[in-house]
Parts: sequence; C-alpha cells; structure tokens
Amino acid sequence: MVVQKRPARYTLDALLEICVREFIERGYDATSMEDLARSARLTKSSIYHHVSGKEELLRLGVARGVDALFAVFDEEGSTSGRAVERLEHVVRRSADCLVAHLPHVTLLLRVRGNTEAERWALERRRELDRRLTELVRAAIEEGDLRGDLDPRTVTRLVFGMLNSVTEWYRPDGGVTGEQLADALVALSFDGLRAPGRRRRSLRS
Amino acid sequence: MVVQKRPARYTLDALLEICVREFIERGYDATSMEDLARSARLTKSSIYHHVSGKEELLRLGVARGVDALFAVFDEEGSTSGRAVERLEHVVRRSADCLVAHLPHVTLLLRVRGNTEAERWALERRRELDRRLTELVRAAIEEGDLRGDLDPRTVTRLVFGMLNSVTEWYRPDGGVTGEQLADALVALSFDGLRAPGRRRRSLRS
DNA sequence: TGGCTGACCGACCGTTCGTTCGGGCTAGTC
DNA sequence: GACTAGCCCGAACGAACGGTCGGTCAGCCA
Repeated sequence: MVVQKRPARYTLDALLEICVREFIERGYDATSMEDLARSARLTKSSIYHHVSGKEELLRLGVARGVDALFAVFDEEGSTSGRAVERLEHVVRRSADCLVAHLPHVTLLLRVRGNTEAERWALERRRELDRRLTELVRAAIEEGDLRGDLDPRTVTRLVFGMLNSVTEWYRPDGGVTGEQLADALVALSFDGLRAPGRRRRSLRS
Repeated sequence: MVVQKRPARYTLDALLEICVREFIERGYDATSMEDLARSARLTKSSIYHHVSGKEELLRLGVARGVDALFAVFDEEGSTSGRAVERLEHVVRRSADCLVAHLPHVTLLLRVRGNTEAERWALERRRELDRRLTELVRAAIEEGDLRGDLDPRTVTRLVFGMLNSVTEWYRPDGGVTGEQLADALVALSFDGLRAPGRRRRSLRS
C-alpha cells in the first residue's frame, strides 16, 4: 500500500499546468528548466522527481490537447445526420473545446516537429484535418455547401480560423465561449456580409 | 569608391533567405548558428561578417514581413471607397501579399516577444489589427456587414483565417495565389453555405 | 608585382543548457 | 523513538550555445 509520507507541493497535473503556461508564453525551446523551476517555486532537480525531463512535459501537454480535440469527433453529433450538420457540430464543439482546454490546445498548435513527441502531435493534427476535409467534401456533395470552392482549401481556412482562436482568446476578455462559438459558426457558414446583400458566386 | 575584391558567395538578402527558411522550419530558438552555417555552407564565424548576430537575422526577416503587410493598407483601394470595399481589398491583397512574401510573413507571425525585435514586431501586428478592426466597425455602421457579431471578435477571426495561410500554403501545392485570395474573400464575406440555404441571423 | 581589402575560416571563449547524483527533511508506520 | 518512503534540494556534470579573435586567401589597383 502506498502512503503519502510528506504532503507533496505538486500533483503532476498541477505542475504540468504551470509548465504548459510557461511553454506558451516564451515558446518551448526558449523556456529553460530554470524558468519552469522559478515559476513553480521549486528547484530544477525537483522537477525531475515528477517527470523524466523537459520533453515529457511537452508530451503530456500536447497529448491533453490531442485528446480533447479528438473527443469532439467522437461525439454523437459528429457522426450522425447530414454532413453539413455534422460539420457545424464539429466547428461549434471544437470552439468550445478550444476554450475549455485553451493552454493544452495552444501548445499543441505550436509544435514544429523537433522532437518525437512533436512529430506524433503533428501526425494527429493531420488526422483531424483529414476527417474535417472529408466532412466538407460530403457536405458539398449533398448540396448543402457551395461547390465553387476547393474542399481542401476551405477546410484549411476554416480550421485555420478555428485554431487562430488560441492566438488571442482570453477567458476574461469579455467574450464567452458560447459567443465565440456562435461567431465562428456564423462566419464559417454565412460570412460577414449583411443579409440581403450577399453575392451569389465568385467574381461578381 | 567601394570595389568588390573577391566575389562574395552571399549578398545579405540571399543569406537572409536561407536563415529565415531555417528559422521557420525549426523555430527561431531551436535553430543554432551552426544550423544556419551548415545550411548556407559557411562557417559560423563567416555569418558574423554579414550580420551582427542571430537576433539581427530575425529582425531583418520580420521587418520585411511587416513592411509587406503595411504596404497593403497604404494602397489606393484600402483608403477610399465604402468601408466594405476597402475591407475586401485589404483581405484580398493581404492574401496576395502573404503568398508573395510567405517566408517573411510566416516568420513575423511566429514571434513570441522574447527579444526587442520580436516585441517591436508584435506592436506592429497590433497596429494592423487595430486598422482592420476599424474597417470592420465602419462597414457594420454603413450597413454592409451584419451587425449581430462583435467587430473585434470577427476581425480577429478573419485575421486568424488570413494568417493561418502561412501554416499550410505552399506555392507548388496546386493552388494559385489568386484562387486562395478568392476563397478567402468568398468565405469571409459569404460563408460556406450554398446560395439559397443561408440563414438570416444567429441562433436559427 | 606587391600591398591592400573584403570574404571567409578554425580554434576557442564564457555562459547556459538539460540532466544527474547524493543527501536531507518530514510525516506516517511499527 | 527508530525506521522508511516520498519529496525536495545544492552542487556539479558534459554538451551545446552564441559570439570573438587572429589569421588566410583571392582578386583588384597602383
């Protein structure tokens, strides 16, 4: 039986939270173990009691982001119904998810593939991209989305708009997660233009 | 009179091009001077003959990105006409500009504020954001854009979609700059939905 | 032809990096 | 009250970092 001998100052999750925040602020490579230790009010060596090293902190962080995003695609609303409705569900719920797990998703979207953990994360992101592209293609075929745009391009643009949220959204910034999701869905599907002034096609 | 004694292997611009490419691939902090030297087929010390150090390479790179983006806002089409038309012009031309100066703009959008040069770049980006927000606000007031969305939020979303292009666009990927700009404008203003199936407002 | 200069290189500097190691402290067990 | 496991620390490691220094070499001009 495992007993707590001395009250630990940190659970793994609590420490991870701090480290992820630091990684986001300065970037993973620019953040030293000293920085992490200072921010956590521990010494460098104490961190190694909780994790095997710097890279594991990154791995744990991005994995949480990956899990959160993939969960959206497994929801009921993402798997049944017309493609356009599944797409809307994915966009809306991804926004929710992004707000709910902002630090981890932000970290996930910043990886550049320098380590094994990062390359794994990039592959998972590509898989998400594939699934979303498939959704867009299906919705076009079902006639619910305009057919004059390349599915792959618009997928990346919509995904890009979605992901850009990590660059500026702050929970205390006066915009709720719901408002954000609304704006995202509205923009993606109906655009900026005032109703009644919409164009019918490209190159008016 | 300055004379070329020995044919230089690199002009500053040519060397910068290589270094910017490396910075983008691995990230600025993860790229060592050795990496740059290897990629340029020079020695570390030779690079110091062209620039004062690593940070100057970053500074020169992001400055080119900043200049390119700001030029768009100074164009005729960005300063006269209805706000909605100026906005469309800015979006379209920003896309062009992003494609034309992909490496420099990519680098610009990756800075995190660790150095003086990066903080300057961030401030310039904020200025662009302000100008775009003002354009959106004006277009809403003139009745050309829907008024049920927060100007600041949609600005950041449209800007985010625009900027996300640096994450995936490749000139040799089969999509021309014009096609990309078309898709961006179409998506921003009229959305994904097929004509005739559009919703009138939020929360249908 | 020989000196001058711009372009480049090899060796090395001090610093900081991520990581390791041995030991100390503390709270619960026997 | 001795013992032990869990948590944490100080000191130090080799490696890699950005940057410096003195010098070499090629080509132009006098």
